[in-house]
Amino acid sequence: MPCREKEVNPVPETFPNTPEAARPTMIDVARRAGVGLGTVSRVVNGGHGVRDETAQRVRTAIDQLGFQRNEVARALRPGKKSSSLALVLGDLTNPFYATIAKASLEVAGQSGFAVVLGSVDEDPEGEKRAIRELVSRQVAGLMIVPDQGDHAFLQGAGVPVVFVDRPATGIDADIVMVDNEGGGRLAAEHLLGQGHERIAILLAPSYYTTGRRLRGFRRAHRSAGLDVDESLVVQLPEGNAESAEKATRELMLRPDPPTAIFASTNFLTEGVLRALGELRRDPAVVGFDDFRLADMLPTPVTVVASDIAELGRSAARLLLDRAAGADTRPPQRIVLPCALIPRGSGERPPKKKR
Amino acid sequence: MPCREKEVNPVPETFPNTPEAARPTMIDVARRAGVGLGTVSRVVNGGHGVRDETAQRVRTAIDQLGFQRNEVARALRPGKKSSSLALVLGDLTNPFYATIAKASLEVAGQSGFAVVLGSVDEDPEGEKRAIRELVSRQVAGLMIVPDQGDHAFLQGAGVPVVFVDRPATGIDADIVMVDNEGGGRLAAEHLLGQGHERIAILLAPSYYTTGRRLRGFRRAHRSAGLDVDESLVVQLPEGNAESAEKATRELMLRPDPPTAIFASTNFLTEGVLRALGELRRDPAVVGFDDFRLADMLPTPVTVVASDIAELGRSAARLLLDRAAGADTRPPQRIVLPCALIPRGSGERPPKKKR
DNA sequence: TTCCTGGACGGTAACGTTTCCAAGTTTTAG
DNA sequence: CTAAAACTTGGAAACGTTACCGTCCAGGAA
Repeated sequence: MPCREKEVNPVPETFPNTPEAARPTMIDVARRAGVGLGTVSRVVNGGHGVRDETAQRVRTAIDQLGFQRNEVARALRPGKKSSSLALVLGDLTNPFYATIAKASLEVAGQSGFAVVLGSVDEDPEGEKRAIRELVSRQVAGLMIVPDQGDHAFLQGAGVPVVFVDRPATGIDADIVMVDNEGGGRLAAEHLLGQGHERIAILLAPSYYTTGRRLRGFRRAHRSAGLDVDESLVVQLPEGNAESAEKATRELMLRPDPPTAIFASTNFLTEGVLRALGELRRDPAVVGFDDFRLADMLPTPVTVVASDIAELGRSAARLLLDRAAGADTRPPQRIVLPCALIPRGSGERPPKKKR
Repeated sequence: MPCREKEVNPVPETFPNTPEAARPTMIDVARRAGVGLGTVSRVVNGGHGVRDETAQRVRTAIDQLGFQRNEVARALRPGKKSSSLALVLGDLTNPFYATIAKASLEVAGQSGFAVVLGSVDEDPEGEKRAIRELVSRQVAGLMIVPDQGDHAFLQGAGVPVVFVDRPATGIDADIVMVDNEGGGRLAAEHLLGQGHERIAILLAPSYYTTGRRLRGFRRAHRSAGLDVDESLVVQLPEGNAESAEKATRELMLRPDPPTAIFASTNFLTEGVLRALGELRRDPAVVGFDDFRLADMLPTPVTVVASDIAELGRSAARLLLDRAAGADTRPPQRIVLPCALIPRGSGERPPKKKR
């Protein structure tokens, strides 16, 4: 039997049975080290203006007591914000948002910042409430994937704000997003380049990004000297797969179905593929945003992709700089490029109508 | 000029353009409403023991000033914890974790609680540090998807803890998880029932869940009167798809390959399918945990699934009750059931060897 | 020596809230 | 009508930290 050696854990031993373990405060540390409160604070905050010997005594006391600074009390002091950022977004289940969350979390963590997530329903009112709650927690900054609706109420919040993925109206703040228009153009150009002339576009009701992608789509058509058939521009009532599935079915059952489909969102792409699978039809398909397993589907899916993680990282970095006052430039607008990844579904030639 | 005597807050020296808008405090509200500070506090906290008329005056002042309680100052009072829960987990990019996060976020939000995410690298030391940081933020409770390693240091933290998905050693706390053993048994029974006798199992290095799933796998074999071929029990060095892909390739290129594979994790399942696709082999496959698009792959994937969202919800609910002191039962152990969802990949009969 | 300079340190006042206590006011009971 | 009880209300202390303002001491300059 492997007699595991004892844990190498000279942890400050708290008593097992005390649920209310009073955590030691700076005062306890000061008493233990035989110094004043101010000195402890100075040591904890980098130790300027403290003699090495004294600082060492304080550090010893800190270790012995297992002291850890109470961030709440610290944040109470005027001027000091808590060392947390807030992240307000929709559906964490959507890999797109999850990626943003993960990336910003990493960057924030490296600077010792925690990230508070706001639970957001779909409605703008819920978003507003969530934001207010986060602000009341004295977060040092807000990262918001904004819903439609006016965000002017953020203007006087006294907290730096960075919008992610899409800008908000009513306030001029930093924004980090992808080149939606370029992506839309890329997708359309790719399909047009294969000879497709009847291309449908499915749009989720997320006004800004949707609009830009559509604009790029139109531009590509114009450059190619073609008109967009407005009946192939489908505004979906919801942004989920089911909605796209239904719309695709209707599209393909028309007497003049499109020969290609551009799904402007990862969930929409899924819906499109689902419908096509059932209908046994195979128009060309290009999706916006890459997704897991896209390359493993019966026909690997061609997508317009961008570095979503970088979206989150940039946002967090920018926000941290703003919060620290290290960045006083006027509101920035960071736009990340898109690239088309051909995998098969987007390279199917148009079927001759007759 | 109205020689108002020094108001504490006649818009301090903030310049019009400064983002530093001083938010009103309870003192401002009290002055405005012509009442005492205590009265404002009482109104804000539900308004017991305050005359209706007075309360109304206070509420009016609150609205006029746009006052909002400073949660940080509130949390400073002894006994009061901040109204945030902490959630410590690994990779938000994994839909499994994302689902937990989303669900717990919803439940917490309904009770006015925010959720602070700890950024967690892979190492136990990072986890420990993240937890300490969160505790220093005075969160009301911790939800942890624990890494291996001792968690005894949480014993004296003075905060209720709920472990999610797997228990931790060194501390007796609430735990919410799925029936790993049952799930493992289910998968194996399903495959054995089809006549498979050489079933490989791929295990990610997450000791607890992995161990239980393997145990169920073994039990099913024993019940069927079969021995597990230990060379088909593959402990992967990492829990990602690449690792599983490599292992699968090696398995299938053996002279005596398995006729079925049980992938004990969603990412592993992906790796397995990837390898099989390239090798053009089609043993039966069952995965643990459902995943998006599982039903749309060339061969729809049979999985053992459970209600992951409920995992997150239960954890949050339990933690909220503990934090409120509403639940003083001994540590609970909530186990959610698993079910097998046949989709095709798990229903392939064994190929006759020769 | 004396004076000054400057670094090291101790003490204390905030920060915005909750909670307790005392004081004031109304209602109820006798 | 009076006394007690119940309810309102104002004020102040405390939570743990940081920032500021002194004091003290060493050491250099005069």
